[in-house]
Formats: sequence, C-alpha cells, structure tokens
Amino acid sequence: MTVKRRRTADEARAVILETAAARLREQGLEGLNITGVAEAAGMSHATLIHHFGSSGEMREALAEKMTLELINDLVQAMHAKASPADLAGSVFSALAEGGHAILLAWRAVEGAGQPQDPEPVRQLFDRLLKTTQEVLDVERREDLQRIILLVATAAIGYGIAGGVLTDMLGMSEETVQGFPGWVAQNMG
Amino acid sequence: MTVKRRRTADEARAVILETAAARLREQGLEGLNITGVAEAAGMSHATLIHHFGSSGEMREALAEKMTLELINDLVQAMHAKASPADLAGSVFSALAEGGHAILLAWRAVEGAGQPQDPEPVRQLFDRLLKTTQEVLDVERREDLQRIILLVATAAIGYGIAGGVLTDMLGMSEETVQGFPGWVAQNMG
DNA sequence: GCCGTTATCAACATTGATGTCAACAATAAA
DNA sequence: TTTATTGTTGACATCAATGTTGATAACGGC
Repeated sequence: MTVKRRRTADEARAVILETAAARLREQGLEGLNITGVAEAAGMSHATLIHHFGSSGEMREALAEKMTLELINDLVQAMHAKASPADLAGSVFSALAEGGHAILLAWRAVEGAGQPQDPEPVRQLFDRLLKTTQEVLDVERREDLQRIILLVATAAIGYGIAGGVLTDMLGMSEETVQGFPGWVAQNMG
Repeated sequence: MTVKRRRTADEARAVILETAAARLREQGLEGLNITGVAEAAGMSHATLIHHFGSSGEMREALAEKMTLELINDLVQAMHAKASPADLAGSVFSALAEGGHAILLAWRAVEGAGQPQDPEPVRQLFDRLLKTTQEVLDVERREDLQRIILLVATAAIGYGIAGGVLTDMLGMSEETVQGFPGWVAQNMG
C-alpha cells in the first residue's frame, strides 16, 4: 500500500457517479454493481456504500444526475433558434447523440419507475413548447405538440436502435449523417 | 400435493416463455429471475433449468421468441397497403403498441448483445423497403430509407417514452390517439 | 401389465452481490 | 500538538439467485 488518499465526500460521490455512468454506457446495467463500480473508481465497495447508503440509492443518484445532464443538453440545444430546422435538428441531436437514450431505456426496463421529481422536466417541456411556437409559428396547439412528440420519439428511438436500423436498411454513412437535418427540415 | 401434472417438453417451454414475457412487461428485467418465473408458471425452478439448461439460455430463448413476434406483427402490418398513410400508420402501431419496445430497451441496456441470427430481420427490412416503395413511389432511395427510419425510430421511442412525453406535453387523449395517423399522413 | 424415458421436485451446494462493523488514518480545527 | 471528524478499508455476516443431485412418478410404447 502506498499513501492512502482522502477525498472530500463531494469528490468521492462525483467520482463514483462518473465511473458508474461510464460503466452503464460500456457494460450496460450489469456494470452498475457496487463492487465493480467501486473497484473501477479506485476504492472499496464499503466506501461506496458509506457515501450513498446503499446500492439502490447510488442508482437513484445516478439516474438523477443523468436526467439533469439530459435536461441541460436539451436546454442548450434550444438556443439554436436561427430557423425551425436548426431548432428541431439540434434538439434531435441532443437527445439522440448525447448518449441519453440508455437512461430512458434503463427506466423502461425497470419495474416501477421511482417517482423522481418531475418538476424540472415539466418546466423543460413548457419552455420547449414556448420556444417551438415562437420559431415555428404553428397556429394549432395540437400540431405543436405532435411535432415535438415526433422529434422527441424519433430521437429516442434513434438513440436506442439507430445503429441496428441504419445497418439493416443499408443506409450509407452520408444518408445517416444527414438524417437529423432531414427530420428537422420536414418539420419546418 | 394433488396430482402431479406432466407436460410435454414443448408445452413446458412455451408456458415458461409466456410467463417470462408477461413478467418482463409487468415487472421489468427483475421479473426474469428463474425462481420467480418458475413459481408464476406453476413449477419449481429446477424444472425450469431442466428445460433450458440455465437462466441465461432461458433469456436468450425469450429474446428470440419476442423478436419473432415483433417480426410477425410487422409483416402483418405491411399488408395494409391501401394507402401510404395506412402502411405507415400500421407499421407505427405495430412497433409502438405491440409491447415490443421493451425488447429493444432490454437489448439496449445489455452489455454485449448476443449475436442472434440477423437474417430474418434483414429479410424483413428488404421486404419493408420494397413494399414501401410500391406504395409511396418515392424516386430517391435515400428518401425511402429515411422515411422508414423516421417511422421506425418514432415508433420505438413512442413505445418506450410515449407515456411520459405525452403527459409532459399535456396532450389530450384525442391528440395522442391521432398521433399514429398524423405521423402516417405526414409521410405520404 | 410391464418398462424405459423423462418431466418433476425437495433438499442441498455454491456463488456473487449487498450490507455491517470495528479499527485505522488523513485532514482540519483547536 | 492535541483533538474531533470522517473518509477509508478488510473481514465478516447475510441473502438471494443459480445450479446440482438423487429420487419420484407420469406418460407412452411394448
């Protein structure tokens, strides 16, 4: 043993959650066991439990962190207001390419999704509706909702199964690359 | 103990897989443990292992069964060739509402997805491309691919996160109901 | 009826993951 | 320096899930 490092509690929690997120991306849900996460983060699993209380609470914290990052990316994307296509395209890309799909897939395969505070998400959607309306100038509220729903669902589906689908469809690299733009264009 | 029933091996496997599928839908991945599945199917977990060899092989068999059902539903949907909207709408509904999304979400949160024979899926997509071309009469192949990709990704995303999204967007029951049709219409 | 196959299960063995605890030691405050 | 706090850990305890085994008995074929 060399010298024993001592982090602050916040540092430790941050390191753990970043490690866990990386393992979720690379190894899937099985990578989230506390022994593996702790080892990868360079500590014992007892330390991990000390910081989060339990394995379940660590997962909750991870889900919350990932949700906030998703929201953050979406808010950023909404600043691209130059044109309807820009807005739709950047929203699509933020959702599909930010590695956020795994979070939603994770929730989908979980039995009873924890309640988890829906307020920030609700605010995000209010803002999304407002911004979209300003840019698109759609008269009927229903159409607005449907447009957003289409872009969002397509982005999520693309993030989850995009690789398989484009492969099966035999799409060229270019055609795939142009997809977000094409979606956006068809919404304008 | 009453009388001990004895099923054929095929019957037993079928019962087990149906039970497992139901539990996956209702309880998520945690519902797939062999003890729980076996109990719900009315047998001991030893019997389940006897029929599949191991827990992992049971999951593989389940994934294969669900994949085949998904393909089946899609092939059925492709018979709705009356109009472009019909085709797109029924494909969308088959993917989104058949409870198939959980299969894709499951694969997405799994570390290394098993290889699993891609041939039937590939054939399906060939046929999908062909059928769509007949109905839509699109000149550029790229557009065809993109249309299918959009419908498919939107359906998958809808199946996974549709509930949350429509809720957050404050969409009315009617607006939600009309979504598949609206998607289809916008593709024609 | 007899017999061979095999679906079935209770009991046991094993493994891996989660959680507990007492002790140690790094850091900051006094 | 002394002291209080707490991040850290190895060793242990616990538990749930998986897998094994030997025996039982249901069913089909003779």
